[in-house]
Amino acid sequence: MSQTYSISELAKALDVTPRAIRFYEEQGMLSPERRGQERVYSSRDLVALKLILRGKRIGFSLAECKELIDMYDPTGGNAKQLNRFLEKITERRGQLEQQMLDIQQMQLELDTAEERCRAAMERIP
Amino acid sequence: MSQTYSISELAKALDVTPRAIRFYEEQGMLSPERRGQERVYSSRDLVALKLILRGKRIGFSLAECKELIDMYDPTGGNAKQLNRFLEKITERRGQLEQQMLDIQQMQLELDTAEERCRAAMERIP
DNA sequence: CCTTACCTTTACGTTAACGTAAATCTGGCT
DNA sequence: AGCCAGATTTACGTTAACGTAAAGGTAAGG
Repeated sequence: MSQTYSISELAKALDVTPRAIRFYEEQGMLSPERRGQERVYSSRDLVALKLILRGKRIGFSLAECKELIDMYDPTGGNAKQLNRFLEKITERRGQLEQQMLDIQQMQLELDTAEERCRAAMERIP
Repeated sequence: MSQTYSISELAKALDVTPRAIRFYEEQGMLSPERRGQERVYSSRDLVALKLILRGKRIGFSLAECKELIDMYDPTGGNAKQLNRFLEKITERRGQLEQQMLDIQQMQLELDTAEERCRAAMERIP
């Protein structure tokens, strides 16, 4: 049988609060098992949570993260929904491309910022 | 003399609302001239605003964007502040690197999502 | 002079994404 | 049995980033 986690284990492992994890579940992004009252998380949940955090790091809203999670298992979607998925995928690809460009531009700006900073230090010493 | 813009011109050009632009000023990220009562934006403001929007697209908070803007002209900082700037620059570089990795990972996930989606469509036809 | 089209300030409202606190319930240890 | 650590639900609080609405100033056109 595969790995399972308590909420605090999962929280510690990925450095989030239990509250946040419960909140993500409330938003329909996680659906852990229950052993009595307690939540039991599988490696599938772990993956989903990682995806959420990764999304957040690049500025995705939770709603956007949820979209991605929902697309993770498209079995049980009709043709129309599947096409909708493909559209969304294409759209997201475009956004990611733009973000790449933005990051590269930011890196260039950091370069010039650093240069100016060092130049300013020359004039003080 | 160089280009200037009214608030609505600037807003239209960069596709933001005047309200947002005023808000950014309130937060100390823009400081347009005034012609009487009216705000007059220079190309410098245009650049700053572009930086803000670029930052937002990759998930920066306005406070983070402000940091970048403040570092844009380090003349008039003492040695301590300048060192602080250099630290922040290094830190941001790290974040940008991480974001790059996150984006690449997302792209891979979109790839598999698309595949599964197409596979699911095969089974429906 | 009146309207129209912008501009302004001020102030309150809204949404997302949790934080925080209180009350309760459990399993295991001593 | 009693206690503690960690789990749960419920509910209210908080912050960021604006949106929205009201009330008013101003310059150009008819």
